[in-house]
Amino acid sequence: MGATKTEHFTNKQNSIATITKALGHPARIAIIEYLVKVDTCICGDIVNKLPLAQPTISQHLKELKNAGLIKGNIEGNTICYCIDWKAIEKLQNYFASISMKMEKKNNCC
Amino acid sequence: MGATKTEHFTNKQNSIATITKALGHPARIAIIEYLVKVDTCICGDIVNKLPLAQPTISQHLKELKNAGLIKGNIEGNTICYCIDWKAIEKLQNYFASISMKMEKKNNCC
DNA sequence: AATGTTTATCGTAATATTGCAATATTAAAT
DNA sequence: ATTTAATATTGCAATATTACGATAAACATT
Repeated sequence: MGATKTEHFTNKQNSIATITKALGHPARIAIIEYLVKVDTCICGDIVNKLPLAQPTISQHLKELKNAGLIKGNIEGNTICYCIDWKAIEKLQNYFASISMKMEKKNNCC
Repeated sequence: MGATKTEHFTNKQNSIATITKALGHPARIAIIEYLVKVDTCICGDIVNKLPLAQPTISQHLKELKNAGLIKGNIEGNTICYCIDWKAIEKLQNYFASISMKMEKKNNCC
């Protein structure tokens, strides 16, 4: 096997899993943190900041983009990446709603 | 390769990535949602609720446990799993701090 | 003690991910 | 038109993940 059985789960479950999966790698967390840190949307010096080869970074950026976590703007020669806050908000709302649901319940462990 | 280069990233980055990675599968999201939903900590009927074989569920539970997202209590024959809220809180705080940092910045995309 | 129930582990096949060298693509600068 | 710079894509090797049948382990029930 090896393939996730997405068809057995709800769209929302798959959608949250897609976002968290994209964040499930330290390099991609580091990219997100870098994009948060820099004031303007700087593009390819992510490659200089991270200890990974350029094709590897490019691939991680692609995955973040596919998951909707970042947006990319072509600016002449370079590409300006920045965080897409809708995805972050979606996650925040999701975890907040989970936490709220739990406050009314007993915790047995 | 295929092996993540964790040694190049900070402990915090690796720690967040470990949690998000564990959440990066719809079955594990479904397990978390089920544990949130049931009032008391019901154990192995997770297997009955999800469309996956028992060994597969057991494996997913192990991963959630390793990532610190759930706790398991042995109760005689059965095992009582429930959410470990420390991990969820950690994520919430992380995303909240990221969001706050961004409010002071320009968004160029 | 023998049987059933619940959960974990082992082994393994199918597939996905990670990482990078080599190369391609695109646009700017000369 | 060439060259340079920035980014993407391709191809591939190493490793990890996903899923499940078979089996084991632990306990409860009879």
